[in-house]
Amino acid sequence: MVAVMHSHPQHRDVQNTRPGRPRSAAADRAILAATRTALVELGWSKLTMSDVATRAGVAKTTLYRRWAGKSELVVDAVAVLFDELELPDLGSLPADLEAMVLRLAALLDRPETRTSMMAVVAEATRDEALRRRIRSAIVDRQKVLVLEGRARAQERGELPYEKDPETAAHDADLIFDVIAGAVVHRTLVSAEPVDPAWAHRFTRLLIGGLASLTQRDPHQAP
Amino acid sequence: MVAVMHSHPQHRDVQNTRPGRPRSAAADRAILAATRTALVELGWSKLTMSDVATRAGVAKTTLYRRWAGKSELVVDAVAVLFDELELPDLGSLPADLEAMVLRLAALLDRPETRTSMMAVVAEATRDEALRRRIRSAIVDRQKVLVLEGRARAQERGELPYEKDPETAAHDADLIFDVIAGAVVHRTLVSAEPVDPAWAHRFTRLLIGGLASLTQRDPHQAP
Amino acid sequence: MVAVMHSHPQHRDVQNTRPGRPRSAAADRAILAATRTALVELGWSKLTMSDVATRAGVAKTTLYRRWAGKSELVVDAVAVLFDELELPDLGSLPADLEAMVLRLAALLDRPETRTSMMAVVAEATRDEALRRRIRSAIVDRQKVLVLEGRARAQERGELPYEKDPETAAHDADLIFDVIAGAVVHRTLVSAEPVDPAWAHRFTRLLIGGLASLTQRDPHQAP
Amino acid sequence: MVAVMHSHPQHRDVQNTRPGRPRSAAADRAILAATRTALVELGWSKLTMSDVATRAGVAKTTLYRRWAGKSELVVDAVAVLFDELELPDLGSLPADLEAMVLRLAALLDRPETRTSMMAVVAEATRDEALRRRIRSAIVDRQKVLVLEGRARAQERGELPYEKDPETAAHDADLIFDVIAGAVVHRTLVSAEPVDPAWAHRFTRLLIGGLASLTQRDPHQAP
DNA sequence: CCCTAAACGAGACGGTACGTCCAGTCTTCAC
DNA sequence: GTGAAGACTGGACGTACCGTCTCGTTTAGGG
Repeated sequence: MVAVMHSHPQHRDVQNTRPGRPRSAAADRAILAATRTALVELGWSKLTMSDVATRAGVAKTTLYRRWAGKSELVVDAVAVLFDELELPDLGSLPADLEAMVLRLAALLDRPETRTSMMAVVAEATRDEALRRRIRSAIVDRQKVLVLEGRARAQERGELPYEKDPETAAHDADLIFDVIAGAVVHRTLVSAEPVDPAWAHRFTRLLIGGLASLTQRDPHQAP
Repeated sequence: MVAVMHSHPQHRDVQNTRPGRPRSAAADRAILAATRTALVELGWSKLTMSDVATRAGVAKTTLYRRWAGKSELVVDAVAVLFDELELPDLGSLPADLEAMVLRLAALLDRPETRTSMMAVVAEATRDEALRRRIRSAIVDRQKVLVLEGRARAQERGELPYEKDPETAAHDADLIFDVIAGAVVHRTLVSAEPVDPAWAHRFTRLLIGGLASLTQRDPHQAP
Repeated sequence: MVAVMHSHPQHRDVQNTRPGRPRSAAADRAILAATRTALVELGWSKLTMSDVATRAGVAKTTLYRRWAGKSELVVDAVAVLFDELELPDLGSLPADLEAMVLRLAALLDRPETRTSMMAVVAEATRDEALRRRIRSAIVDRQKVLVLEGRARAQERGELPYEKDPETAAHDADLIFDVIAGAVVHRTLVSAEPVDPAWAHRFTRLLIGGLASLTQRDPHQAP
Repeated sequence: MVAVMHSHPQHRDVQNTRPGRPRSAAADRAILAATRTALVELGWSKLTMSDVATRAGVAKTTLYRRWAGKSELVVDAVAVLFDELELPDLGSLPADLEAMVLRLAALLDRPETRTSMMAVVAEATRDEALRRRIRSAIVDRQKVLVLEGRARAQERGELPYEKDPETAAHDADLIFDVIAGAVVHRTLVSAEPVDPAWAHRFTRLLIGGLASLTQRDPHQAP
């Protein structure tokens, strides 16, 4: 993950020829790790910049030199967790989907993820820049998995190739929102576990719906 | 909406004979209204108790006498908005579902709702009491709509009567998480509009999936 | 001591025929006692009306019905302590004076007195009504002792009779300020004990000065 | 005036090499000046830390970083006023003493002094640290004047040299309490003016007493 | 091998909100 | 109409962080 950092010269020379003391990469790592630890212990609302600085053995100024505020810092700290999400290949679409759902649920069950996800999203409702940051750091990372999964299922012949590229894109978005939404809502709002039984029923529902989506719309004229 | 308030005797005598000056009901109304206004203007994180008190024309102490903190206050203030959610009756399950999805999306599109929902849920990840409050004030209120919708569809013959009551309950939960999750995710995370076209595709997906759910599970033995 | 109380009808009928429930004299006593106890425990600045009310088993309203505020209450509560000050009769002016000094010092050494005296006086620097209350309740009570002491010494022939009544009054004031001032300053400002040795030296100083006061002023003509 | 400040390292290195931003000396001056102004306008009990901060154009935190509370702040603010007390030299002990009394009275008559002195002393009855602060900042400053005055009178031959150094110290304390006590009591408790006539009578009393103090104690054996 | 310029730690700065406490008033019921 | 109880407005309290600032001190190239 390479987040674009606050007040960083956007594009450095290929050879970093900026004068002066370079920024400490160790500090970056220490700060992000400290942020995750603090998130688990304190939760979003009680996490403070000062506290993170202390934990990371770093001055507050160093934080502010790199991130504009708490939200930005937390997004970067959490984003790396989503790197581990990978599409499993178990040979069939339902099996892959079910495994994917369980992996996503496991990720959302980790304290640092569950605590920060909703809070960051909430902050983003009033902050377009933050929304973009979340999208590039987290959401898009998940969305490609949907596209990969569909491509693989089409190769296997489990799904037809959609002719209209626009419809294809819309459907991918729809399916992404359904999967991620259902798992997030189950985990964080309903606060009930995504166990294999639930994942199985959900997969059946989704596979069945997917099939009917590819048929001609019965509500619309022939 | 009847919120359980901070430090209130849970059930008073039928004749309220507590000594001392009774609490002002007008203050309650003013505070909740002020909270909603402030939410719209400032968003969750910049909303302060002091500001709410000032807007409501009430002393800060009066707020703290009734709510333990910002989260509790906001849950109560927002909960009332969910009262307006009602199940439409358009004659068919797909039509009803589509309308319902649009209504829910419209509600989540209102600034006070979108701003506060996620934030409150985020707070709740670390607070069991708050989680209960949200569940009773908001989540359960929506869940009954799913049950009503299913019952009506069964009366119409659009859905079969499930024999096993446990499976019935689980499926209702599943469907609730899928609907609410998809709409919430689309609205707040993907940050794209739930327009009639999206609602229509989503409804087709869900109705199709619903049908396959009621069939015998092809993955399990005959 | 019967202080004139806040909002009391100044003069009641000989037969108390006021309508309604009469005030509880027990409450008065309890309040003043509670005030003294609280003063010892908490000191002036941390003593609160609410706390006194609780200790006295009385509602806050009852306090405010009788005293206008903290200062007034404390003056009344402390004034009674000064009732015990009496002029000793040991047969000679120096002996009486020395004993008097030690008694006054002992009174000022009691926690409730030392804590409240200065505080009340401090409040009074900005409040004429309070100043009158202190004067009548405390200061004048001490000043008569000076007058009594002089009269007795004159009867004994230890002091001459001053011809000019105005000079007599001024000198009594002067001597009062010197005695009370020295003891108060030693006790509360210098914060050192008024022990018999100090009292003895002070008495010698004062008696000697008194003698020179009654002589003709060497600074003034013939 | 050198006040010992809250949480200050008592003695820094000769070269101030403490890390971090140094404290603003200008802030100190502004705060103490604002405190004196506020004292005059509002009096001790209505003076608030917030108000002082606002007047000084300084944040409340800056006050609390330097002084532990209202009492400490006021002591330092007032202490500087006592710097102006100087021993006059008019050629004779009675003249010097009379002038000194009038100067002290004039100082105690200034609103900021009269309002705060007693209140601070009252607070100090329950606070040893505050008592020490008052002593070093105010009381000792006055006591040296007594010692200076005595030394000068001895040089002039107006007073004998005391043989026993302990007796000398005790007598200085006694005289200090008598002078300061009488003036303070007259000014603040009796609330009557220290005019030249009073100062003259008081001086006569004290000079006379002083003379008798240096004689052999008639009460004690030869 | 120093020079230069930025990054660093430390911590004070002006602010804002916190949640608590108390003042003094008002409202209700019981006696 | 007094008394107890307790909710009310209002405002200061002292604390905690915020994000900025001003220091003196590293620390790495580049000359």
